[in-house]
Amino acid sequence: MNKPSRIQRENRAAIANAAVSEFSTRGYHGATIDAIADKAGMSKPNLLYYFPSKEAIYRTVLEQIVEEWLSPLLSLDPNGDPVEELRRYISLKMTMSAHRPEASRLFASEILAGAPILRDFLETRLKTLVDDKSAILRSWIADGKLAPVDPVHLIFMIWATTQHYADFEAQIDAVTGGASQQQGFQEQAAQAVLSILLNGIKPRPNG
Amino acid sequence: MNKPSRIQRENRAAIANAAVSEFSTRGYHGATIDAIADKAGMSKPNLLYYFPSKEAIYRTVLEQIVEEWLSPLLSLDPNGDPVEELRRYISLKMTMSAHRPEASRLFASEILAGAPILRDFLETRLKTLVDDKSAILRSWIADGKLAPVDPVHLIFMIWATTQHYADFEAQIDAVTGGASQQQGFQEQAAQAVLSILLNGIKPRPNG
DNA sequence: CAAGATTTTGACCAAATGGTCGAATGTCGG
DNA sequence: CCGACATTCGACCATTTGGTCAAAATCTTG
Repeated sequence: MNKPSRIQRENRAAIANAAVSEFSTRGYHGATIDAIADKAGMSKPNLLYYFPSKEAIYRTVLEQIVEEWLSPLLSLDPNGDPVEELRRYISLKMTMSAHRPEASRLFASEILAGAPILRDFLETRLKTLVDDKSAILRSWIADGKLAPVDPVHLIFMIWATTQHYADFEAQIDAVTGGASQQQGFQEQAAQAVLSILLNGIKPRPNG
Repeated sequence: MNKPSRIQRENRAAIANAAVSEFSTRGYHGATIDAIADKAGMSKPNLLYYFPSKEAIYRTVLEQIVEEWLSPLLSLDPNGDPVEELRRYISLKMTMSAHRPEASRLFASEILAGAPILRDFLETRLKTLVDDKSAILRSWIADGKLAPVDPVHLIFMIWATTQHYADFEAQIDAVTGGASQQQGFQEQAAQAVLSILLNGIKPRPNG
């Protein structure tokens, strides 16, 4: 496994991209190795020269996505201004949703299926991270800088609302008549989400 | 097609239930007719005596779910108190999520895949409904009874947050250490969601 | 350029799966 | 209890698909 060659890097990347696209729209079982190989511009046996099995491809791309997913929450700064920190976090997640909708949908599809592959990751690394960040939110609430609300549910709500724009794109497109493709929609969505969530958690003067 | 017999009613219902369960956890392609038949307590040829094909089963259960999904939004009353109406709507959706998580996940899985079967429904009936209800929300905003926020995005946020508890149950379970199964979790979640969303849309005195 | 290593692929296999068919079994009104 | 109709199912088929293999093509490097 020393020093992957240029060809190896390129082909693995091409396969990973194709796999995200196929898995996210057809689901694990609906995606075929043939289709992934086609989209990656190579034959099936050639693809299987780079990955030992379909499941290995799936695991690999899921792991990449999950690392990407983790980073924004990691950077929530306990010393920053609470509302500003959350604004930044929510904005970042909205951007990611808009930028890599297929990755978001692939992750969603794994969770929908009961997280057979990611369960361990969710129970360990993600749980720890959520516990940590919840503590920060709790301290902000104790300081009266946020409205009193269960921090874990706040995090869930942020995930739900931001990822919704990627995961339910088909529905959003249908209902808005395709607006989500147009310039400005993304900003408008971010604006609305930020407005409601931030207003929802700003401490209310009258208790 | 006159008067389905008792056996027909029972078997069709058993098949529909089994199908929701299988399709929601394995996805369309991952679900097999054999597994659905097993779960419904009959042989595969017998199941195919009641439905002509796998896709027909899928369409049938999707249609049932979609009808169920529509009703809460339909009942949003333009003459009610805005915040109370939204509280009722959100509560109803939270209850549905908790009560029929598999149905929610099956719907989600269809949308994730790009809504190949439901696209037409989304573009017609659902779009019309959302347009109608958006108008109501807009009038409430014009009367200063809600904070100024794009009504369509508000509706999306309500869908996102409420359905998240069904669709991402696996993740929520993992992160909370299985709390979502425990008594009271559901109420706690509803409480948090209502608090943030309602505070987020109540008109702010200072503009 | 030669030789070894790497990459690519056509042909093939076994298992899974959607669906069919005809015969057997069960149901029910008269 | 009979006959007609509804229901059930074992055996079977064709296709799809994940994966293998040996040989061919290509690349790398001394």
